[in-house]
Amino acid sequence: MSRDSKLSGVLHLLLHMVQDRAPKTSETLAKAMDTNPVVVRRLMAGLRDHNLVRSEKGHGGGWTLACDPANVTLRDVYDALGQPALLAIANRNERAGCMVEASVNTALSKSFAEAQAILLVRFGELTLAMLSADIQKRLKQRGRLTKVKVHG
Amino acid sequence: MSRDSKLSGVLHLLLHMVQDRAPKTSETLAKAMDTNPVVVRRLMAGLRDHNLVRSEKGHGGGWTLACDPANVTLRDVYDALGQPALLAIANRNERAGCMVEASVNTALSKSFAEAQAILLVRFGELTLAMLSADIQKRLKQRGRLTKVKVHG
DNA sequence: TTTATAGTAACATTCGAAGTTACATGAGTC
DNA sequence: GACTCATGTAACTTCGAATGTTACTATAAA
Repeated sequence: MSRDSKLSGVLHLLLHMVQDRAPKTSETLAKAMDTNPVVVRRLMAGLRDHNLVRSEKGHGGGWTLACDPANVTLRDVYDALGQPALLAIANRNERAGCMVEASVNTALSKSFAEAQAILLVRFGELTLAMLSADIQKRLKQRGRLTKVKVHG
Repeated sequence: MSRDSKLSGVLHLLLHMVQDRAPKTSETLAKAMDTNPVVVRRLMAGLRDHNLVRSEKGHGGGWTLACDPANVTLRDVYDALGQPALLAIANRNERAGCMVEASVNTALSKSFAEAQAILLVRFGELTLAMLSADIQKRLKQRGRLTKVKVHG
């Protein structure tokens, strides 16, 4: 469990919720993600604070979407998760006064910043609605393939 | 110690070696990097296998540059380190047949690939000689500032 | 009152990067 | 040849982050 997969995981949950708007319990969502209900609640907590989802306690409660999928980008979701680190590599701590380290770190930092910026831009271009449409397309595609298989 | 700083660390070492071509022991290099000689040997092992540096055992031995700094890019160094992961975030493992997960992962993977590609391109544009020149500039700059300070 | 749900703190697990120890190997020096 | 200085490397330790788990509280509906 090294790489952070919170974004991937929480998008999975959100899109299941877009596909079916009935309230979902943490238990149900956990099963879809093959994990623990507490993990789900932790992931969703940030989204709730950013008004992307709502939660209801008690009987018949659960999680519901609180946003328009067409207006929410992956960038919004990423922000709601608390902007976890994007890059796995980083500079060593500078030793004060070492020009070599300063030079190396400056050069690397520029590349790092550029890569991060690209990621954030791409995230900002993708909405939940776009992904949802893609899912629909895939489902239709699979249906067609299944028929072909059955008929062939 | 979470983020990988091997590249930053090993560049630090290489550039010290560019600045002063006499053989350096792991002990000496470790001090420059504020770490342990064994860590240095581990970092340098990959570079040696890629013919970027040479090592000599025994009395008077140590590490020497085995390449032309003008012809070696950060990309070469990165490759010699074994191409450690660049991104800190990743997809969750796909559950076979879940179109939602498939769609999310595809979308994210495209952005991930683009960010990684940018990093590698930037690495490929920077040579050790360029960084070395930058260090020289910084050293001169510092000298000038020191003088001003002394005289002012 | 019981049951179903989220909220959350505390703890456990797992993994990878980095640091450390211990010892083997090889190359000069005396 | 014995000694010393170096790298080579396996094995272990330490540390932090992501994730998973347990246990409990609070709340809402039946």
